[in-house]
Order: sequence, then C-alpha cells, then structure tokens
Amino acid sequence: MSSKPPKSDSQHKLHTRERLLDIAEQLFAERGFASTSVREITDAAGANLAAVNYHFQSKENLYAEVFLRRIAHLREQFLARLRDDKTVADGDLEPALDAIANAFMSPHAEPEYGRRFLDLCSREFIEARLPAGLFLREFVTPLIEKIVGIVERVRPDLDEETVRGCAHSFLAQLLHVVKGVRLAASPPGAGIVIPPVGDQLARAVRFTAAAIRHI
Amino acid sequence: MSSKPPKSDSQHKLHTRERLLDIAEQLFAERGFASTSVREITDAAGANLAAVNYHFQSKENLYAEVFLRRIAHLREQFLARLRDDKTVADGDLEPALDAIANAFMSPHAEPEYGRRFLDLCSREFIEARLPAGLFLREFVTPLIEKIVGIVERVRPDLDEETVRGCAHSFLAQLLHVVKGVRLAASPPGAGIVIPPVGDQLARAVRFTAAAIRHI
DNA sequence: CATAAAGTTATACGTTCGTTTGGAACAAAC
DNA sequence: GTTTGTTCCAAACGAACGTATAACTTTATG
Repeated sequence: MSSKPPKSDSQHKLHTRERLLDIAEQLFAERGFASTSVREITDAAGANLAAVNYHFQSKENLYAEVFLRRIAHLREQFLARLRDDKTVADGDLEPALDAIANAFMSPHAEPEYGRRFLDLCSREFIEARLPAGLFLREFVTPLIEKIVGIVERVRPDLDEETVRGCAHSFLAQLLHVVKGVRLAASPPGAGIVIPPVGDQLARAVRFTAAAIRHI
Repeated sequence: MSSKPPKSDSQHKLHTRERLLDIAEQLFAERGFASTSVREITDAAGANLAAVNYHFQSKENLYAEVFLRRIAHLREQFLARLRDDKTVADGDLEPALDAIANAFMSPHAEPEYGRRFLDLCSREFIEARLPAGLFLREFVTPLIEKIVGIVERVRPDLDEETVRGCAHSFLAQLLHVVKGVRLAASPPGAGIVIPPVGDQLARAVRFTAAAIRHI
C-alpha cells in the first residue's frame, strides 16, 4: 500500500456502510439489540451478511456507531436551538420551558431518523449497551445543565439540590411523553387513547412552571 | 387416569416450578427476555433443561407467568396500603402524594422480589412482551385512577384532562426515580452520584404538590 | 404391592446466531 | 498491463438457541 491513497471521497458515497447504519438504527430502535439479528440488518440493507463484520468488526461495534453518529449532532442541535431562542434569554419561565420541550421533541417530529433515535435512547436508558456513562455524559447531563440554568434564573433563592430535582422532574415528564406511556387510562375501561403529543407537552410545561414557581 | 387425582397440595411445594419462576423473574429483570436463555434459567434453578417446557410449555409462557404471579398481588397491596392510609382520606395533598410515592416504592425496598419485579415492569414499559394492553390494564391504569381521585379532591375546579395530566406527570417522576435515571449530572463532570431514593421522592412530592396547587 | 400419574432426566433435533474465510469484482496507481 | 487496495460476495464454521422425545424416578392411590 502506498500509505496515502486517501480514498476518493468522490460522488457516490451513499454506500453500504451508511445504509447499514440507517437500517440498524431503525431495527435496533424497533426490536432492541438482542432481538435484531445481523442477517435481518444486512437483508434489509440489501447487503451481504458479511458486510457488518467487514465494516464494523462486530454487531456490538455497529450498535455503538449507530449512537455515536447521531448523539453529538443531536445534542448540539438541541443546545443551538436554545441558544438562538430569545424566550430563553428572557427571564420568562413558561416560554423557556416550552422552548426546551420543543427542542427536546423536535427530533421526535422528524420521521426520517429523529423518532427512531429517541426510541433507541429509551432502550439505552433501561439497559445500557454502550460503554459505561457515555450516554449520560454525552446527552443527559448537558440537557439537565441547561434546564438547571433556566430554573436558577427564575428561582435564585432555591438551593442547588432542589433546582436539580426540578430539572429531573421536568426531564422525567418529557421522557414520559416520548415513550407515549400516557397510553391507556384515559377512559378507565375503554380502548387506549393517547392525547396529541403537543397537548401533553403543553400540560407538562404548565405543570412544571407552576411547580417551579411555588415549590 | 382416574380423572380427579387433584394433586396432593401437600407439604413440600417449594418445587421446581416455583424455583423456575423465581430465577426467571430475576434473570429476565436483569438481562431482558431475549438475552436470557432457557438454559441459564434451568441451570440457575438446578433443574433440567426440559423443565421449562414441561411446566410452562414455552419460554414465552414462562415470562407471562412470571408477571401474572406478581402483578395482581402488587396492585392489591398498593391499593390496600392507600385505602388504609388516613392521610389519603383527609384532604391534605402532600401527605397523600407521599403515601402514594411510598406505596409505589415499597416493593422497591423489598430485596426479595420487589425490586426485581419493578425492573421487569420498566422493561415491559419499553418493549411489551405480554399480551397487548394487559400490563397497562392490570397495573398502570388503576394507579393513575387512584392519583386522579386524590387530585380531584384537592382541585375540583380542574378539568378532567388536566387532572389526568397531573397524575401522569407525577407517575413519570416516580418511574424516573425507580430507574435511577437521576444518575450522573450531579457534579457536571465527575463520577456518577445518585442522591438517596428517599430524598428524590420527597423532592418529587414537593414539586408535584406545588404544581397541583398552582397550575 | 401394583398401578398410574406427575415429575425429572439425558439426549437429540432442527434453527438461527455472530463470525470467518477465500476469492471475485472493481477501481486507482504505477 | 500489472499491481495494490478496497469493497463485496457465497459459503461455511462452531456455538447457542428453543423445543421435543422417550426413558427413568418419584409420588400418591387403591
């Protein structure tokens, strides 16, 4: 090898590797890691069975790559959205919480990959497959810190632990909405009916704002 | 067969079947359904590989039995605890929420099986393996209805949707605490530190009480 | 004790799993 | 044209999976 044939980087780069990542993201999100086989992935991607091991060495590495590909971008998109938001810069609580909720949910609205990826995150919450702490460090913590900053400006009188508790309570509600666990229970006996996500978010924001103001 | 040898029900009934259920509950909770093999279960139970299929016909049936064994008891224990609680009968909000939080968490404190089972429930939230709706119908809905009743007495002016939203927001926080997702994020950079569960619950109760009172 | 049901065992079946291999196909570099 | 490196492929690997079967042991009954 001539040590620097740095690869053409040319036009046709929608290649197998990317297709594997896309399909794997979808299937891992739908069925989970253990219940998704390499064969299902390669078949759905129109690739050969050996492709996963060729491009990613192992199924586990593929899973990690699926995460690493999105997580930095998702976090930065989230933070940028809040940085540019005027309502966050103001002191108003409700609009700021609303901006956070919308920023958090925005990938959920993108049919292309956002929703899938949040589903994946839900699974990673329950059963970590990534290297220890990576997910929390790369995603959850920055999010909490952002909320903490907003709460602190509205309620400078609260101690840090309480503020952090508020942030977690808010995040808990957002995650709850993501998972659609608001399922069922609307009419006690009847079929499962889920209110629109937007309504649920608006309610969570009002709930949280009332709590933060009066806790 | 004489058509009614109805089984002795005699003394020594800590037998294979029960051991399989105990071990399966533990392993399913720790590793999930797909990642737990029948062989792991039977080995850990000191039983033969065929025991699962003999007693439960299939691995899936075993999983369902693990749930059905606990879920009714857990729900009734929860509701009974609240029925007997004087603070719930009174109109006071905080004590009532506190009673709910404690009742919800009580199995979590029982090392014998409570914690395992709540872990199992977390997994069932994310990826349903039971017949559709069974888990929500048997467990989540009764819980929500109980919270709804309490909120309604404190705030009879709220419309039903808002009340139900409050109930879900509270439940979301309880689930969040169960999963220990309050992980990390305490010192932004340093190692993961989790506040005591009791403190987290107390905070969630105060947070929720403030929200319900002022929403 | 004889009998039959219930429980347990060792063993095997057929699948599916993740991974490996050796070479074909193709492009760029010499 | 030959070399070199990358990508892809068909085929196979051994291991692990859930399940089935038939024989053995235990328990309870008459």
